Amino acid sequence: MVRPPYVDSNGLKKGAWSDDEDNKLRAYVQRYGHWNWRLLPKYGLARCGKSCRLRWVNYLQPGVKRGNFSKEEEDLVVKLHNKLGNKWSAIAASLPGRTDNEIKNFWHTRIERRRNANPAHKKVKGNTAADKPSSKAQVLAEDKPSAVTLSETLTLNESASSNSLINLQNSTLSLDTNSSSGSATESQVDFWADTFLGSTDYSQEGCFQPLPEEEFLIPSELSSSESSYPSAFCWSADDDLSIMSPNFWGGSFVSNTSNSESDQTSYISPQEIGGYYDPFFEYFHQQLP
DNA sequence: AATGTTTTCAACCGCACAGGA
DNA sequence: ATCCTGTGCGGTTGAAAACAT
Repeated sequence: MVRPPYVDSNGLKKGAWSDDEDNKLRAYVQRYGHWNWRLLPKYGLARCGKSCRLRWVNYLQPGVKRGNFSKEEEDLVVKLHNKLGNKWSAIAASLPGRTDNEIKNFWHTRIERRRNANPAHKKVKGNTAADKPSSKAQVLAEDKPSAVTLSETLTLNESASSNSLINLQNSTLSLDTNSSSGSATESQVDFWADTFLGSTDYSQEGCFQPLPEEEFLIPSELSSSESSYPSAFCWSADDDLSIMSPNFWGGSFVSNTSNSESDQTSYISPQEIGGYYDPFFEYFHQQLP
C-alpha cells in the first residue's frame, strides 16, 4: 500500500523502503542517535532527512505498536481529540507506542467513517474538533478547540463508554490501572522520551538487536596519533570509556562534540566523519548484506 | 474467476517554528 | 534584525489489499 520506489530529480530515493534501507537507517540511529537526519546520505542511504525521520518515527523505532487499536485506546483517542482537536502528536504522547501518523489514520479511517455512517452521530458543522480550521494560523487565532459533548462521541461505543477506563485530569490522561484489560504500567512510560536510551527494550519481537558493545571498541592501533587515524582525534582511555557508555550511542551528541577539527577532545561524531576515517562507518558497511 | 469499488496506511508535501550564523 | 537550515506537524496522496458484485 505504498508508492513504488523511485528516484527524484535530486537523486534521492522516494517511495517504499527496502529491507536494506531499513537496516541502514536502524544502524545509523543506533550508532549515532537521531540528532541530524540530513547526514544519512553520507552513509549510503540516498533518502532525504525528512523521509528518514518519518520512517524511523513511524515504523522502525523500537516500541512502535502495530495493529488494531484497543477499546481503551480508541476511547482515549476520541477523548483527546475532543479536547485537543487535530493535534495528533499531542494525542500520540498519551498513547504509548502509537505514532501521530497512525492515530491520524485511525481517526480518519475508523472514527470519522463510523460517525458518518451513523446518522445519530453525524457531525454538526462547526461543532466538532474535526471541523476546526486546518491552518495553524487559524488555530492560533481561535486558540481553543471547539466543544463537543462527551455523550455524542462516546455513544459511538456504548460498552466502552459505560466502562470508561479513562481518567481526565489537568490535561494528563492515562489508562485506568485497575482495568483488567488495560496495562497497569504502560501509561506511566514516557515512550517518546525514553526511546533511544540504553534502557530501551530491544527484546520485543521484530526490534532491531543492538550489536554487542565489544564490537564498538576502537581498534587500539587507531588510538595512536601515529596511526592513520586523523591527528585531530587523539583518543584517550577516557574517550574509550565514554564511547562505551550504554547511553552514548543511543543518546545525542549535544555535548562532547564539536565541528572543529582542532578540538582535541572531541569524540567522533557524524559531523566530523566526512573525509575522515570512521571505524564505525567501516564496521557499519561490513555488517550490511 | 474476473472486474469494479472501497478501505487502509505508508509516505509525501508544504508550512511553521526554533535556533544559529 | 534578517537569513538560513533543520526539524516537526498536519493534511493529503496513491497504490496495495480487501471486499463486493
